[in-house]
Amino acid sequence: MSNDFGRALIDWYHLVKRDLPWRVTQDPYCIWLSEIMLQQTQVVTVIGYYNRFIKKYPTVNALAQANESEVYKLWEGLGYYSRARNLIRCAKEIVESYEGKFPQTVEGLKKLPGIGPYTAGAIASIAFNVKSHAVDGNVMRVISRIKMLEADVRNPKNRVVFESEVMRLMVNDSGDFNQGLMELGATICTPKSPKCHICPVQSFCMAYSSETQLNYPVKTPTPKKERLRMAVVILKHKGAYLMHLRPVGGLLSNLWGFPVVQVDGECQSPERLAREYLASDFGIQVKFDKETKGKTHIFTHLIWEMTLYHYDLIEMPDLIEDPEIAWVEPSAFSDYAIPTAFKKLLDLL
DNA sequence: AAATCGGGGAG
DNA sequence: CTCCCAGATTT
Repeated sequence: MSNDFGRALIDWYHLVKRDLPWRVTQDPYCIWLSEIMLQQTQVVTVIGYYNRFIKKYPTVNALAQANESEVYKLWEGLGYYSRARNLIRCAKEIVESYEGKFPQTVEGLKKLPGIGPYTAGAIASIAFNVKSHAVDGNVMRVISRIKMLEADVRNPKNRVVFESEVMRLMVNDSGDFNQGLMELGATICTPKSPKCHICPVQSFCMAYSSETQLNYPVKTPTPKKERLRMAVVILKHKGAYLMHLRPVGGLLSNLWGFPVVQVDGECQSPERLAREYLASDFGIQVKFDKETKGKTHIFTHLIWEMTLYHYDLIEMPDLIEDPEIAWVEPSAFSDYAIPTAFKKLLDLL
């Protein structure tokens, strides 16, 4: 029975699969890069980034020797920027400790930075034909409907439930099987209006037979996003704007942005707050010019409501030596990796 | 176990 | 608007 499921799924996958750039190879470097980019990111978004990336860095050796700021520039706008940081770390580790070759086991792959349980299973099955599960959001939805599983997909500890169900259905052609499950979730077994009438595994689906497919997957409600008022510093001097490289570890790390500071509810003077922030963190003395309307930007777990505070320079400090500070003319914005939250502001300047 | 970390597509 | 996407890491 489970073999029949796998056969039906793979036959369908071979018939309909899209001609994606990372599907023309089994090069583990290409598979790895595509899987990292595809984390929490739709296929249509990834294609352009992937092609530009492979063109500039065709091998893991090329990436290991890359200029890091150029890697961030290629990642600009894709989000989850720690992926880019881990990508570089992983490439260096493979070259330095693995003779430039990817490990061929799930356990070996999982040791590398940026590779978790999903990505390890995906690379192992697609590049090396290891019989490993690769459970992502699509697969949890598909499997929960096929088997009418009540496990809450929001709870990470329930991932093992789906992993063992996948292994029960697994067939020899593990790479195509895993990709078939994901392709099914992306195109047929979709969240809101699944196309059960054309589903290749309809006859295996418990939820379909009881017309309960919309009850799955079980998922607890999403927590509300926090709204933050943010004061953005716009400091223009001789046609160039003050920007800085955001610190590693936090939000939008390793990308360039305008100085920005959170304004809490009791704050009487956001203008003074931003001015003091410039003084303490940048050593820059300024005079307030004006306040203008900014933009709203929505992140995964919070919302920035940005207001622009424009200043004029009183005294120019000696910042020439600081590589994390730059005075950027508008014509040079494209030389810097700037996240979308700040890019939205550029046409307001 | 819970929080953190982007941005865009789809409805 | 909300939900979701080929999730991983940190606390």
